[in-house]
Amino acid sequence: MIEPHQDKRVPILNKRVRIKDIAEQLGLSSSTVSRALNPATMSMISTKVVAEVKQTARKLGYIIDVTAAGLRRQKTFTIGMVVPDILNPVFPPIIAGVQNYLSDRDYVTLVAYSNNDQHTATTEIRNLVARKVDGVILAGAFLQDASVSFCIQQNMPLVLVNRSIANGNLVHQVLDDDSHGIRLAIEHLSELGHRKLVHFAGPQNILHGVQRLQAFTQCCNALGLDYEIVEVDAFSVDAGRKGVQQIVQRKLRCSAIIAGNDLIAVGAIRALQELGVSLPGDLSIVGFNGMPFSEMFNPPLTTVAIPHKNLGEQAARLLLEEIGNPNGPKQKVLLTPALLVRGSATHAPRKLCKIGA
Amino acid sequence: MIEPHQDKRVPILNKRVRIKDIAEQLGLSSSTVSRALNPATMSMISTKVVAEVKQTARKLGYIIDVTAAGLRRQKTFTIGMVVPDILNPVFPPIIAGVQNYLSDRDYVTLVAYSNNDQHTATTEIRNLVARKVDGVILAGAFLQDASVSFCIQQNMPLVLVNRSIANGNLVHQVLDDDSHGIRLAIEHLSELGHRKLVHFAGPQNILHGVQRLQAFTQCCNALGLDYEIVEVDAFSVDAGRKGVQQIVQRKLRCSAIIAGNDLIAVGAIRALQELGVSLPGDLSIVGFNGMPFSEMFNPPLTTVAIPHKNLGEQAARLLLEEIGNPNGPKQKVLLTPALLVRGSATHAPRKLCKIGA
DNA sequence: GTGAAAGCGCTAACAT
DNA sequence: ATGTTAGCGCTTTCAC
Repeated sequence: MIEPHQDKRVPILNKRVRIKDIAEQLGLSSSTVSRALNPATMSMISTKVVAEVKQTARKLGYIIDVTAAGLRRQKTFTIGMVVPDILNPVFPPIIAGVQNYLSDRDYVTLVAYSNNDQHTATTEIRNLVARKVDGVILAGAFLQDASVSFCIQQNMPLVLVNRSIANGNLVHQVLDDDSHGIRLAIEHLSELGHRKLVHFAGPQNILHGVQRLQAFTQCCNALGLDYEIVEVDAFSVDAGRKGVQQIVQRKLRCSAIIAGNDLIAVGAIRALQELGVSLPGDLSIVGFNGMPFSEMFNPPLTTVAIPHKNLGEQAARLLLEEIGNPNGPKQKVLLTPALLVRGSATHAPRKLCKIGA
Repeated sequence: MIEPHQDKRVPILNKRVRIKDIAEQLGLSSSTVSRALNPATMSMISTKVVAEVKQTARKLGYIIDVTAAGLRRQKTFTIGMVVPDILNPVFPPIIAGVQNYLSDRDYVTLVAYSNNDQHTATTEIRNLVARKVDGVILAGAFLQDASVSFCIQQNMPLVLVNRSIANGNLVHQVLDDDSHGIRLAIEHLSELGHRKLVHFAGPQNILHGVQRLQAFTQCCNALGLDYEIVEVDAFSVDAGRKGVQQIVQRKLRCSAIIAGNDLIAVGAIRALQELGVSLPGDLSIVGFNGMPFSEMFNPPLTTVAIPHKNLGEQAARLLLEEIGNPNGPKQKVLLTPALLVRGSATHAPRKLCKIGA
């Protein structure tokens, strides 16, 4: 038999099933169906009807339109998260922590990337507001941060995670204890006999930068250690390379470097090895963050590990608290880092290493 | 002067500004304001009014409610992306590519994580459908994949990236050329004098697993190389360790291993080094993916790099095409990998390495 | 326990 | 070029 109308293929009119469709099929009103489908209101409806509605909903393949519900309820069960850079390995675990926590509670997370730029961050937050997110988690605040002010001004529930602003009292904060982390690193180096340390200090417009630097100087002073500061312009591999250039140019001598973070450490390690410095024989180096696979490095990176996933979970928890009770006190959660003793820091050599030509 | 009413702080009633507010302030209708604000329709409105509207909108701090607009237009300018695991380093660059491409075109990306589980993936896709996303990008399809069928049945524009299903003709696909990648690896090893290779083959319910395995056997046969297959149960570090256990148990001999991916390679390297095998002196190893920082490893990982970010960009491009023209032909984009020659593969040793006790 | 009706904020026919 | 009106799909008074 010849197929008739072969080219008149009707496109499947996939109009989505709505509450109204279920109601009509069952001879009920939309309200009843809505109530039957919503766990919070289904107790108002007879169990028999609830069962019927659920069954028909399943049969018809009903999927709620959350945007419509959100429009009516003025709550979307969506939260927004702004992250400076997804390629920086510290952020994926933070995101994972947030999402884990929230998805268990039927929230969805909208993640936006700010490319380490405040202006972009504000734009992204506007995008999130436009999508009526119920709250925002910001993972990359600067000490002075317009996007934070914007959230506050918008009355948008906000939690700062990982980094905070200069005066964080007005917002929830979930941070690692940078001072403690730096102290662990310095004490470790001190025990290994190091007496002259260099800190590759990250950008001073970011809390990590100032906190780690401040802890470094304080702790060195407290232990009577000699030190120098090398300021670098980013928490990046490239910045680490540039830090080594500075060491060379300034003819700095030391037996150990504490990098502002692991990425800086990576850049420093590469640059140093290219200069023929033997690590850790000539020079010890300690990173910060405990980035994944850094135990595979050559040498395996000794670094201060931050519980990033937990950071994310705590941030999500605080945000839901804030959404539930916007006038509660703002909290500051401090998570404790731990030193991962591996191979990149060892006993101080007899003589301070001379770096470069 | 004493502050009056200090504790009677009135909470800022932050009712959001709507189009109606702008309209009333200007004595216009909502439609006019809506049209003036929308680039696609502002040509219908006098430039003078457009300017006034824009200025007032800015003054009042108007931010569009995209959910309301979406409800009306049946288009949300949101796309959904499902990723198996954010902690696997291949996915962040894919996500970055997607987001880069889409955010330039005023789309927002909702990323969900499936935890490498099909059932979770389908649940997450339902969540995305409930949020009325305009399309879906799936980065972790299985050969047989219920979530893909679900999308097709829902008439949801869909692009598969990174992994595909067994019969991918019905959907857009953006993949790397695994055969080519494997061939590069094997030719490299062959040139280094290796004659007996082992492949740590990833799960055979995932396209990468079968494609890489198939290419491996074909290519070894074509070059007259001896080989063995070690099947591992995941693309993970732990699976790599287990692969080495298999080698030991099965008393396999070889001079080089091609790992199903870099994570497997990492696990293998660790296990081998713990067994006292010298890499690459006793045994060469090649990874797959070109994961970040693998050049820092000890030894630096020789691996087949995939342009993951580009993968993401292409997927996003295809998805927007599909959304614009749902009845166009389904495309398959194949991106070419490149061998990163580093230190983990070197000349074959005289004698095949005996691994383990 | 259930239904009718209104409305969330927006856009798009259909006027004029 | 601008206004009027209806309606996207849902929830929620308010009725009964």
